[in-house]
Amino acid sequence: MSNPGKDQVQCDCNVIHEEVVKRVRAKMPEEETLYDLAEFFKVFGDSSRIKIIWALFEEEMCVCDIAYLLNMTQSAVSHQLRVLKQARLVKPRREGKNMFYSLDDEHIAAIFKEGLNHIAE
Amino acid sequence: MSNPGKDQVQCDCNVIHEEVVKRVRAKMPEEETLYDLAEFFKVFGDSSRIKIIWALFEEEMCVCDIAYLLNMTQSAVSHQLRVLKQARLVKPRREGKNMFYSLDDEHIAAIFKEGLNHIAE
DNA sequence: TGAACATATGAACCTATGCTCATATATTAA
DNA sequence: TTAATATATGAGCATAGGTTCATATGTTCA
Repeated sequence: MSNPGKDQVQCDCNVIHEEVVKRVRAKMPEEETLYDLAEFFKVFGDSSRIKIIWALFEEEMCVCDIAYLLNMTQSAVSHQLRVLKQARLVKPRREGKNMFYSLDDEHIAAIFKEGLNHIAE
Repeated sequence: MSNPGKDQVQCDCNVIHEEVVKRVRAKMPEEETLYDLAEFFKVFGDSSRIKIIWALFEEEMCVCDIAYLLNMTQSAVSHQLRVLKQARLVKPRREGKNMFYSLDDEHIAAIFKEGLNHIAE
């Protein structure tokens, strides 16, 4: 019978509860899923992006409006919108020289609500 | 009548839709709330912490078990547990020489579920 | 076309952060 | 008390990430 953790080399302490580890290991999702989940939440982990998302909760806005509202440079807003766009959280719509951004995800409201519940405690 | 945005100095472009900005500004939460929300999500924005939280979904574990399960050093796990503890997401329980950690928040499951819904799309 | 304006983007800078390493603290057992 | 073990923590390092700056792209209008 092989040691189920024989490929673990970094752990520098003794295993106390082998059975617990085995049970939990069996329930862990794939590495990639956990990585993607972290990447997704990382997008919400910056107050500039949180502000942009919150603003777009109310209504569609162009880049310039967002920059003015949040007291940010046009460039900073544009860079952050790119991050949000790549995470498929906002979508752009061109109207002449303006790009209007709006939310592109129905999960955000629920996630924010749970987050607010936590920090309100 | 004063310009409602006269204190905005960083914006380097012209305001296109003054009314939109005014409406959205009226609906924005306090600066501190948005900052706290970002800080909260930042905790989820790292795959090591995501893994620890997911493991604790299954059952309470001691530091050594977690390190072994996730192939991390005891020190790295301990540092991350401190972050999670400060965010009031996990709570410790001492039993002899071991510290057992368990989840301390009922919102996490709901937040993870929404996050998984998003990345599954 | 060319000028004016809105937005996008690459490079550089600076700060934040996750890890390692060494060591401190805490508990148990001899 | 001393040794052994489990966990916590401060310092330092390396990388990631957010902003600025300069400039490119794209659109409208004369």
